[in-house]
Amino acid sequence: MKLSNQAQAFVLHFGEMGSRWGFNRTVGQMFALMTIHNEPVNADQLAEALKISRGNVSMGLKELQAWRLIELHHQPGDRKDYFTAAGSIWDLARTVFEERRKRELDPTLTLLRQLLLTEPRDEQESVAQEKIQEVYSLLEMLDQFANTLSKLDEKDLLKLMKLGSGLNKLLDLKSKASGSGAKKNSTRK
Amino acid sequence: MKLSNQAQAFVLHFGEMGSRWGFNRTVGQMFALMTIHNEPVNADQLAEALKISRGNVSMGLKELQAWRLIELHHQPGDRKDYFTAAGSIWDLARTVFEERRKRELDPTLTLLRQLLLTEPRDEQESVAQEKIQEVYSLLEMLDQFANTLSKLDEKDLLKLMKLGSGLNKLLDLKSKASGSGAKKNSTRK
DNA sequence: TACAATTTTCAGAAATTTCTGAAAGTTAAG
DNA sequence: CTTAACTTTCAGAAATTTCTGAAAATTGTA
Repeated sequence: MKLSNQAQAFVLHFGEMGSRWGFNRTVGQMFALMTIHNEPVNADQLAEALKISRGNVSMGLKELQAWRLIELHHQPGDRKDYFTAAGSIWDLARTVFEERRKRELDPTLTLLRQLLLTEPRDEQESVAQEKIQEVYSLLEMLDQFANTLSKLDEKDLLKLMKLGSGLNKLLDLKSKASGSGAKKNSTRK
Repeated sequence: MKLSNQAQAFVLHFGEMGSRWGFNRTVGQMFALMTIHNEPVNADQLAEALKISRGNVSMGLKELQAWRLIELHHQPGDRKDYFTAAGSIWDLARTVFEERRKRELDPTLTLLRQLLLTEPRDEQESVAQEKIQEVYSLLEMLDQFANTLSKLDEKDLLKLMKLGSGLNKLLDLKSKASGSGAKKNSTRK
């Protein structure tokens, strides 16, 4: 499989950015390739196009499956495994978002929850405990918010993201017409 | 400077998570330490508490300053540089959010914009071009949205994040009462 | 069952990132 | 200007991550 200059640039860039997005260079490249390529590709094609070893491809595919970013297909009369990006660009973005939330937030929330169980022994620890509580509250809220966003359908998500400065107005509106049973802000120190 | 067990656990965890958040282990630890510690700390204290070399501390401090996450202070009668986390937990979270947007989104937007300038030469390239356009539109919108969120003050941000399923209702409300001059969705393919 | 096609595994090699510590640089004070 | 206190730099060492390729495992077919 030969890549056009454009595809090449796209793939290489996603390789470079890969590490910032949570996977390594070759995994980023594989994912980028499958994203712009419509046809299902097999492991040999990936190895050839990206000039990496067959073993590396195998590991990369495993990782992308763990991220739920690619799907396995079979071509009739061919025993090879073929893969495509799992869904539309929107689907993929959503999946990356959810997986990153899981990997970047959940472990920290778990640890902080645990740290908050022990009583501070002295002044020093008490100050630290307070800070930990603040970090926890913020991350917990962020996590919930991310969860809320994940559940919005494409239409609503689009609407929300396009609001721009309209978001301010809408939030104002909300506080004025606040009869709709939403709880007031309670957990502020 | 001696760390309590709790502080120790917090610091070590942020070291581990560091790489997922965009900095390396020791930078993560240094940041965590300054976040739970109220008093300004100097480089020697950091090196001692984290058991890392003085040179490493110097590099880490430089990086944290590049992220705008720490602030330099001076103690009267002491020539050493002292540092504290730059602002409240909220301020810090906001800064991390903004810096990550800059590092994770901007370079990609720049590249994609450039790729979209060249005309596709054949069918294959045309398909790829379309995908690139889709990725671009989505990331561009995400970037704008992140920008909008960054500009909200703490009160509004809190309000928004606490909405939960109320967000749906608010968005519905919006489409019904849509006389307020918001533009309709236009840039969809 | 046997076999060929294909995928996975994993030990060690290669590449990359991080860290150290000594030397060089900077700065304030006398 | 000189010195001492402090910070930064950076070459090489250490640690970590990624990659290769040959061997092992799996799978479909006959």
